Amino acid sequence: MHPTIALLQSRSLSMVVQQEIERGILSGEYPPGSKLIEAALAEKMGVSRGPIREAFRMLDEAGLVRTEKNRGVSVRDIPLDEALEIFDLRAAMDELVGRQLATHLTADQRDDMQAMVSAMEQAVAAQDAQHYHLLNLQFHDRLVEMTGNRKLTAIYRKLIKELSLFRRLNLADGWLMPASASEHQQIVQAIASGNPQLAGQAMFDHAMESKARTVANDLRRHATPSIHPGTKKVTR
Amino acid sequence: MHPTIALLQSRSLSMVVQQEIERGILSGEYPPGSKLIEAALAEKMGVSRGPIREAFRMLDEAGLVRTEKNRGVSVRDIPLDEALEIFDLRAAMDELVGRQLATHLTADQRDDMQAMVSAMEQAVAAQDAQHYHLLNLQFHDRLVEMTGNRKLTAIYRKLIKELSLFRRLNLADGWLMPASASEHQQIVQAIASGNPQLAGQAMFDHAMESKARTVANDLRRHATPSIHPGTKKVTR
DNA sequence: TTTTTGTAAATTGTTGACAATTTTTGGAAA
DNA sequence: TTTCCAAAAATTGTCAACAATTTACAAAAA
Repeated sequence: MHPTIALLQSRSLSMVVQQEIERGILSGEYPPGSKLIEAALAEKMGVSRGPIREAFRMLDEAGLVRTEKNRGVSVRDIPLDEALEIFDLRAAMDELVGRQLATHLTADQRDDMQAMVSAMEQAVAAQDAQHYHLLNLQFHDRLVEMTGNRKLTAIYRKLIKELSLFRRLNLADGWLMPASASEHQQIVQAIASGNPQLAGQAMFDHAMESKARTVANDLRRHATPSIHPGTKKVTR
Repeated sequence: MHPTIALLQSRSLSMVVQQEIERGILSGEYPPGSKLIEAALAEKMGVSRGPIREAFRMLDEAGLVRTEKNRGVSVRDIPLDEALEIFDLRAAMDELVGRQLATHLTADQRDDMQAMVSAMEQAVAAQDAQHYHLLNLQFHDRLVEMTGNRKLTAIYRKLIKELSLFRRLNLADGWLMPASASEHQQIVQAIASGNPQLAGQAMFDHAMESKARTVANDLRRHATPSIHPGTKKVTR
């Protein structure tokens, strides 16, 4: 039996199961397209199928899995065109974030932002793309959170999770680190300047640059589909 | 094949139940704050509690109900501050809609928009606030749909549903009809002009005007909580 | 009266069983 | 060999029973 389940009875089983499956999806343990089998998950987690099915309904509504009647549930694979749609939407939300922060930023928040940008510049200097990726996610998440708009924050996080299912995103985007980093510095300055229009524009442009980089990445990958050095098989 | 049969072969019970409960919530049959009891709904719909619970998880994730462990599910009551957050978010999304339509609008779409605005002006002339409200919802929904961005459309619709649970919204906003209608005409012209900046601004401003009207409405209502002339009791 | 406490009723949480459907398997026929 | 088809296995859909928890209510204590 999974340890967290026996231990935490404060949350209902379906919620614990939902978090656990979501963790597995986002970590890549259940890659996009893979099928999730109720009985297998139920046994693995030491619960009956009821809570598993309830968790499936939550994950479906959140856009992380896809349900076909009588054919089960599988991890969603985000197609390129949908990823691009999400990028456009995220850009509009980021623009709102920039505008609001420019008008309401506190000194503490300003220092937080600057510290995160510095950490990212260190990661660039160290050529640590993996760490940079994490810091980048954290940077944007914190900025959204700083607006205090909980609905905006919740939807933004949902979009980020869905985007992470766009598999072609994660790989080999090392050389765009410096460009992204300098854009972050620009963002902080624009926000700190207190000019909503400028800050919004900086956030919007950064998001659209990210979109453009993703398209370029995808086109290049599609051109040479044979090379996948670090891919590990999930057969078990 | 009978349509109902075909439906039950494509949609499982939990999805049918989810739609039915959602309809009940949005129609006001289950008002905000009211408790939803599994056994009662199960008997009413002639199914067991399993599908009901699965539908609850979907509705919870969609933000229409709230679940408390061991205490059941109740229709969510959106507080004013959250409604304002949603308005801000919707304004950013509407701005994106305006920009995209300004650059990609077809002649057919332009005619559709103009026809909807004309219908709304007729409703204003006829003092039919109820019909105007429906046309207004349809107008904005169609505009979002016209962008072709499915993710944007899906999230926009979710926000609209949540906003409809902000009960103080629906009542007695008759006198803002003319202002709202003229703004719609402005929006169509801005989009048809092909200027993304202008169209985005028109959409954004309209959304923020709507937010401001809602705040004013709420303050006035809160100041005189006793007067509710046209309100029909939901007690049954 | 007000508060507290204990018991019954109502409600939710979880499970296992059974039915319905899909997928796989192992030949039989071309 | 390849294709087709029926039986078996696997998987999902639904239900009813039971356990755990909360709520309602009435009697006892302050």
